[in-house]
Parts: sequence; C-alpha cells; structure tokens
Amino acid sequence: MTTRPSTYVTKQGNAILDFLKSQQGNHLTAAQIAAHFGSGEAAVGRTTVYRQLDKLVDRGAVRKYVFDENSGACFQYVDEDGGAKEHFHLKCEACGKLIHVDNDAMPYVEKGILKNYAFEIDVGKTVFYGKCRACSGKTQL
Amino acid sequence: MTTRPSTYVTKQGNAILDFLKSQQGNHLTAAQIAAHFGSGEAAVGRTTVYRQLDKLVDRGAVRKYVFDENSGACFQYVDEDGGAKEHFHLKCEACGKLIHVDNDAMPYVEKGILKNYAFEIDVGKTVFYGKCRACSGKTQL
DNA sequence: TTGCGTGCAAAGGTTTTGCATGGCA
DNA sequence: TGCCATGCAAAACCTTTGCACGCAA
Repeated sequence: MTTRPSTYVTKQGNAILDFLKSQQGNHLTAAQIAAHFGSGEAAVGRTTVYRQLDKLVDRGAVRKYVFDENSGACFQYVDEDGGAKEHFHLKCEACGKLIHVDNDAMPYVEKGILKNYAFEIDVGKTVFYGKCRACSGKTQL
Repeated sequence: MTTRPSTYVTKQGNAILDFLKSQQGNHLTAAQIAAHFGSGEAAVGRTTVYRQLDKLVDRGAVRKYVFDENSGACFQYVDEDGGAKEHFHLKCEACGKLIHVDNDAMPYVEKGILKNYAFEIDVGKTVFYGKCRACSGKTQL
C-alpha cells in the first residue's frame, strides 16, 4: 500500500480540501482547482494542488476519475461515512456532458454482473458512453 | 458519427492492423506499436500510428482503453465487425483480461438507463472496470 | 491527376521532478 | 530544531497539428 503519513497540516492543504467539499456534487480537474486559487494572495501552486490531491486520494477522502486521456483527471470529494456513494457515469460522446447515475437506481447492474460473471465492478471507474437526451434527437454531426 | 471514409489502403495501415491482430489477446499502447515498427526499414512514424489507430477505432476494428491517464491509451483488436453483435465488455484491472458479455444476458442495463435517463448507450464502447473471479480472490496488488 | 496518407518537426496539454525557501510540530 | 510542504521553473510524458512529399486510386 502507499501508506502516506500526511503528517503536517497546512493551510493550502485545508484550502484544497475545503474547496472540494464545497463542490461536493461535482468533480473538478486539477486545472480547475488550481485556477480557483490562482486569484489574489491565497494562491496555491499547481505542484501543491497535485501533491495534495495525491495525498487525499491515498487517504480515501477524494476520488479520482479519468474520463478522457487527454483532458486531465477529475477529482471529487467523498464523504468518509459513505455519504457520497460511488456512482456510475454516463458520458455523452456528442456534447461531452457527464451525467451522474445514482447507484441505487440500478442495483441490478452491479449485482447482475457479479452474479452472472463473478465480476466485481469498480463502479467509480466505469463510464457508460453514448448519447444524452439532447443529443440523441439531433442529427448526426 | 465521425464517418471516416478510410478510402485508401496503405502498407502502413495494413501493417498496424496485422500487428494488432497478431496480438489479439493483448492490448498495446501507441508507443508499443510504434516501437514494434521502429526497427529497420519498415518503420512507421508515431503520427501514422496514431492516425491509423484513430481510423481503426472509428471503424470498430480496434477498441481503445484508457486505464490510467498518464500511461497512454491502450488499443486492442476486436474480432467481430463492430456494430453487428455488440456486447458489453468487462475489463479486469488486475490481470487485464477482457470478458465479453452477451448483451442478452443484461437487457436491463441498456434499457434501464434509456428509460431512467433517456441515455442511449453505445454498448460496444462501454467497458466495465473491475476484477474478474480469479483476481478478486487474490490479495490486493 | 487527384487528394489522401505519410512523416518529420514543433506545438499542445497535463503531470512530475529539482531545488531552494518557508512553515508546522 | 528537524523535517515536511511549498512553489517556481523546467522536464517528462502522450498526443495533436502544420506542412511538404509520396503514393493509392
């Protein structure tokens, strides 16, 4: 395991975690987080953002998603008590929109695959590709 | 859709597809493919590798996976002509095995999402990540 | 002949690393 | 005080783009 001590508590570290918490519904890229602190005197360097994110992911406080290999990874705060459950994602290939799917809405997906294929799904990492409502009506681009 | 004519047939294009076919069980990164042709006179430039891969993915002859955002995407030849009999794939993150899922086995997945989210899933492109039976028993890596 | 495919070089983007400084314990 | 964290700059990395040339049809 990675077992990172994370001994010190710094104001930058807290600032990043607080920001992630305040955006609990969404996921943010490292660039977005860095940009949020880029303004004014409370700036946080990119390097620090990445390093703190790394620690938070190791600690389990933040989840990391990779939707597209050249758009940057996304990070999202997860409530330690399981408040922010893992959920599937629907990614529209046409408009790029990312839709969150409450896992409770489709328990049969996870369980059905586990039962029929003995396959443990990594829900947070799985992304369904397709077309969202708005785009499926439009003409092909 | 992207509708790429793919009019011309070139020796580089064939070479790349043949190599992918010969590695049918595995998935390869663009760098690995480029490296394979890097030796000698039958060399194929990186650019061409990427562009051919792009066409093959569009055509459905090759599938593209993104496991980790800074390790490069992986490509794998798919036996079936993409589109005809689409099915989901289960990708084991531990051993890399790719499991084909008969779509008939899980009609509720596609239909449930369509019904609840008005989202048309691109079945052939969607990959479930997780751990297969053999690997879920083993210790964490 | 037409125009797509090729390949080199250079650009684009995200993420990591080196190193000196600053801050937590 | 010791040691980790910070942040700038520069590097590393994968991938895409510009442009001239070559080759398939």
